[in-house]
Amino acid sequence: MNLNSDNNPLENLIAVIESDKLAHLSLVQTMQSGQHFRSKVLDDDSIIVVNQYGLYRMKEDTSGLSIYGEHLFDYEAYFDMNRDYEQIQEILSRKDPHLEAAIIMNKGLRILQQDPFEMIMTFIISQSKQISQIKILVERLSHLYGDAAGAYKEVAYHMFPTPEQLIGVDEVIYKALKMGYRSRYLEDAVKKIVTRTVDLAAIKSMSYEKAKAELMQIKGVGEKVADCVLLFGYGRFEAFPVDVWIERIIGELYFDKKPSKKELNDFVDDYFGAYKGIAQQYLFEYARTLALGKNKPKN
DNA sequence: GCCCAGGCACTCA
DNA sequence: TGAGTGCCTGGG
Repeated sequence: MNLNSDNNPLENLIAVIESDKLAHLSLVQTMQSGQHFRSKVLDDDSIIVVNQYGLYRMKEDTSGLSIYGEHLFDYEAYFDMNRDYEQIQEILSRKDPHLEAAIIMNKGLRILQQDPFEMIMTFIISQSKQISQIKILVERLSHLYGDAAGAYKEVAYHMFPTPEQLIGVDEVIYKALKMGYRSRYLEDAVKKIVTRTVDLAAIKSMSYEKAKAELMQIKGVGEKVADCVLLFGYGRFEAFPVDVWIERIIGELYFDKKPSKKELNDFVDDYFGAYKGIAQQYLFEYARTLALGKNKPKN
C-alpha cells in the first residue's frame, strides 16, 4: 500500500460540486448527523469518508465541495441530489416556527443514500449506544472483516464487510468484539440476509409497510432500526424513526403531555406527510443543538 | 459504585 | 395496548 501522500489517491481530485449547488448541501451538517458513522474530520477540515463506493476525502470551501479519491463514484445518488430539498424545506417551514427554525439551522442537512446491509448492522449496534461508541464498534468490525480501502496520513481504512464476509462470525466472536447483547442480533441478521430469508434487493420494490415487516423479521430489528434502514439505506422518506429523543421532542413541541405511541404516529403521519423522514432529521438535530428534550417528561 | 446511553424481546395485566 | 424489566459495555 502506498502511503506516500504525493501519489495517494486521496490527493487526486475527481469531482467538484459547484458552490451554487450547495445551498442545500452541507458536508459537515450531513456527515455529522446521526445517519452516518464512517467519516473523520482531519486537521485541515477535510473529511475522510468511507462509503459503499470506497474511500474518499472531501473538502468544502468557497469554491465548492471537492471530492478526492481513486475513482469517480455516483455522488449525486449518494448525496440524494436529485431530490428537491428546497421545495421540501419550503413546505415544512410553513408548518410552524419550530420546524422553520430547525430547517434554518440545518439547511444543508441531507439524507445520504447508503448501503442497506451496512445500515442494518450499524443501527443494530447503535442500540443504547452513543455516537462515539457506535463509530468505534463499526470501525472495529470493518477493520477485521472488510476489504482494505486505502490509507491516508498513515491511517488505514477498510470497507464495511459484506454479508458473505461475515458468514462465519458467530455470537461468541461478536461478544469478544464488545457488541454485547446485540451479538446474537448481528449473527441473526447476517444469516437471514445470506439465505435470502430477508431479501434486501426485493425490499426496494415493496410498500413501506411490507418492507418494514420484512426487515423486522431480523432479531433486534424493531420499529426504530427498521425505519432508520428504510430512510438511510433505501431513501424512503415515509420512514420516521422514533427514538427516545424524538419522542420527547415531539411531546415537548406538539403535545402538552407525553403522547401514546398511537397518538404520536397519527400526528406524525398527518402533520409531516410525505416528508416525515427528513422532518425527523431536522427536528433531531435542532433538539440536539438546543438541548431540547433533555429533561424526561413526567408523563 | 451508580446511572444512563439515539432499542428490543419478553412477560404480564 | 401499554408498562416493566433485563440485556452488554463504557463513560461521566
